[in-house]
Amino acid sequence: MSMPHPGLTPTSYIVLGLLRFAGEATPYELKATHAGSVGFFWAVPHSQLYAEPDRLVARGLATVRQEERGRRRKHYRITDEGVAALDAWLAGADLPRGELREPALLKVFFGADPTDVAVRQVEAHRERLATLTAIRDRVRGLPNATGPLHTLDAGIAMQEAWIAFWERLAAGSGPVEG
Amino acid sequence: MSMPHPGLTPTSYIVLGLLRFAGEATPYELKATHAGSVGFFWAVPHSQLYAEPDRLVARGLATVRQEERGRRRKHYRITDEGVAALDAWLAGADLPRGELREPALLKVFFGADPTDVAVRQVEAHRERLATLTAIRDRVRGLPNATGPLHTLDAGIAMQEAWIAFWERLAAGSGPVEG
DNA sequence: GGGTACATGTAATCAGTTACATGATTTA
DNA sequence: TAAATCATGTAACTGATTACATGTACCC
Repeated sequence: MSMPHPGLTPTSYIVLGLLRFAGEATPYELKATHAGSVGFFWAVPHSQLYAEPDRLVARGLATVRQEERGRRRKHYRITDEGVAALDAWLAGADLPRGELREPALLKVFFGADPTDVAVRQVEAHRERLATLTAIRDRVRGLPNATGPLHTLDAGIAMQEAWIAFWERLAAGSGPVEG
Repeated sequence: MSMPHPGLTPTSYIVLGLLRFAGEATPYELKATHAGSVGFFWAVPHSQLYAEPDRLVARGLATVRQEERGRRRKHYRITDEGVAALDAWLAGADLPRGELREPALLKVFFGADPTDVAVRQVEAHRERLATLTAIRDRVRGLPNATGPLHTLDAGIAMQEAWIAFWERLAAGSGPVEG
């Protein structure tokens, strides 16, 4: 009857999720995995990938095993409690509102030259789109990757929406209307 | 020859921008203004709207005037230095990558039932869309609101893109494409 | 064998979050 | 006049950001 685990942040669930996927991982491996997957839409600084696993251990949601000699790296592993916490979160009803956090928009809001910003945004989003598309083509076909695939689709859809938006803005035309 | 001001966060610029717009404002007024404008795409907790102005004062980018009696409220005003910092940022070339920060996506990524999530996201985004559309219709016509208007258009475009995405996902069909 | 890049962390600072607390107004 | 809500802040805690620091492997 897994109790809810208060105080777990998105970062916590990201690490739990990566640990479950990896079986066992060092922070550096988490960093690499994250960078090639979730990192595309949810940044986590690498220092957090060292700090968070220890927090999880303190809560009993993971365990550590430290190498005795050499680099004395720490290998983390998710516990059954950890899996339960992750599953409870996944199945849970709460879905906090997402946020945009787009600095370019902030600038436009406060009066930056829209055309100038827009032109550069179009280019940036085009690059992004190319990257994501390439990745999707590689991921497609892999089994058990439907979650990540959906996410990639979302990312691609968003890039396309942004490109359309900034292009309209760069062209100086108003909204299409309604 | 305004030097760059290191250590200013997006929150700093939001407060500077709101102060310039308002002429003079108490944190509570900042809170209200923020909630009805930038707040739609960039959240700032109210405690930061009390803390940040003092940081700006410490840097010489704003001034305070505290009431002598009664509530002893603090009224803030942007300084010329503050205006310069804001303008430098607005004109500056750096545009950090935006982020999605969408908890729903995170859940789907890590294996939550996509249909379940999608159905609820569609509803949430529809509400959001209605809100933004209503606001845009009010803002349209106001003079000197082109920055905010563009922002609203962006928000609306994003909501529509999300709705389309989640609807496809809820319908269980793959991406359109090939 | 010296440099460069990758790997692996720790420490200090600071912003952000949450919670609490009280004063003023409105309304029932 | 009691209750509820709005206004106005402060305090404590903790996560996130930045910077630093060192170890190991590779390559020229």
